[in-house]
Amino acid sequence: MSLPGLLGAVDPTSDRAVFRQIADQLRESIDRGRFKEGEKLPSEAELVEHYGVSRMTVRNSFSILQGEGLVHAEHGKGVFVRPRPPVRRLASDRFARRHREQGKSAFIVEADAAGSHPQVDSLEVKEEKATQDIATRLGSVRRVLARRRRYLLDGRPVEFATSYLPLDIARGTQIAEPNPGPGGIYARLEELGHHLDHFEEEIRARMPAPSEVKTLRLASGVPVIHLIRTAYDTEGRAVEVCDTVMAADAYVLSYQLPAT
Amino acid sequence: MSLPGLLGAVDPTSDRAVFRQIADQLRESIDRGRFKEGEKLPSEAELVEHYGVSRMTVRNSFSILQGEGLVHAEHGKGVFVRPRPPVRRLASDRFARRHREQGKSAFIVEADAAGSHPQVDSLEVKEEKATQDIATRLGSVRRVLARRRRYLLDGRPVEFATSYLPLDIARGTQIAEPNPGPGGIYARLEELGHHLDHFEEEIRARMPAPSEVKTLRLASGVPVIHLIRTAYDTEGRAVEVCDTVMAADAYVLSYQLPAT
DNA sequence: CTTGCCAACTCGTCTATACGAGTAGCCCTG
DNA sequence: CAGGGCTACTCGTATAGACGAGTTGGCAAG
Repeated sequence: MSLPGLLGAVDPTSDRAVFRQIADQLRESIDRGRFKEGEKLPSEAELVEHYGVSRMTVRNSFSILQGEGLVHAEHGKGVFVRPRPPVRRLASDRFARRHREQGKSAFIVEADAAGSHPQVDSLEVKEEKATQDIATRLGSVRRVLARRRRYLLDGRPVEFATSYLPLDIARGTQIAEPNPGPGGIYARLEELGHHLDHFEEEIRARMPAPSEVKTLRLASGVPVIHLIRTAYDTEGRAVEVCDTVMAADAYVLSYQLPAT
Repeated sequence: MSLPGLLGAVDPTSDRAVFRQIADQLRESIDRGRFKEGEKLPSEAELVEHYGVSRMTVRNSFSILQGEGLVHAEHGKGVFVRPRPPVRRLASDRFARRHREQGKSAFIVEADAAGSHPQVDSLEVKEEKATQDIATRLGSVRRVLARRRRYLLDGRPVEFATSYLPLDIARGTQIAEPNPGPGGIYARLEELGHHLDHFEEEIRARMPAPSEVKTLRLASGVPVIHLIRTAYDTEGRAVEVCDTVMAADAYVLSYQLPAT
């Protein structure tokens, strides 16, 4: 029962609260690799005994580490060091025309290449009223076609995206079908004469709302990356807005910029 | 003492834990604007009385909302709805040559334009051993010149950045001085014959480490954006790596991409 | 009127206890 | 040997109480 000499003692007279000291020691042990990814930390009861503190104090320490995204608790099993999931790299040229020739979507192609099992679900395509923000970005349209879908890698949801298109562009075209066909909606837009000129991407990071925790099955301590992409055609018109929420621990975004 | 009819009751027999139900009600009240930004929530004691639960239960609810970045507690004062701070937009062309002509740094110019009071502190310029990651990015250099600085807006730290440059480029030049002169180090690099060709930026989001919480004075529930920019010259050599950690609630990154 | 103290209110930390519920392994039963 | 159930262990939720420390405003003393 006595813990291997990994953890020291706490100083109750210290300025630093006891539960913070315990969290500090556990964090350091994790950082130094004394507890490895996926490994189980000592149980609450063990730490209670080791440090001579009450259970709430230990739980308080755990909740700090959870908030930092370092560990996660499993009911009935224990508290574990959170493994770093495989990361998906999004390159800034992922929508370049040359990637649009194939039949499969960028997500599927990339995932296959990385050896993961990709999946897309909760497809929903419907017409709806534009929110204020979407309306502004699309240039004052009232109603839009919304295409919603969720992406999964090896069964884990990693991204939830909604594309909004003006009805006068999308209605009655293949864009309004669940399957937009080879090359995705950007290929269809170009076929319809809306030649794409450039994209604008806005990136934010924040903690997820409860609904996002649910759809992305996020562990506590995992932020989301919120990306809003607007596609403009050669006439300067915004033809699509894509609102994407990604599990931050599953993504690295990568941009290549000219130094002009 | 009785609370204005904003909050309902909880169902102790429900599947959903009582402290979650309380958090839900408070969250909804905040979302609906019944508690406004900066406004004080009912005190722990008031909620204890209103819901007929123990204090730890109420504190548990608050800690959920804190983790979501919705509220923050001030010792001796109360729990407040966290105001959304003014946001700094970083455009992808912020390092274009045309922005480099003036004497002042991009940060100062932008902040002045936005009506904020900018500040730069904890300047440190020194030679040091490159970490494995930096060495790889710079093409296997051993030692580097590191330029560290922290940026503040209206007294609030928002960004902490470190630039790494190969010693054979930077040593003995103005780049190794605390003040790199008009146009910043990119201007100096070009004067030295290292004409910049393009930048590569990698973006991640995660919860901050304790040291980052300290230097950026982050409230709990605020993630950081971690941006690593590598600058390449026209010969394809990496001439600088800039590692930046930003308070996520203070930034929106914006990229303009060709549709090519 | 000003100063300084005190009281009341705030959240922060910690203890002790209790019960519930999920998990996993052992052992007994059939 | 297979199955089922018991038990011990895990974390989850909740109560009640205590003391500490930061903040604020009022009141009393100077």
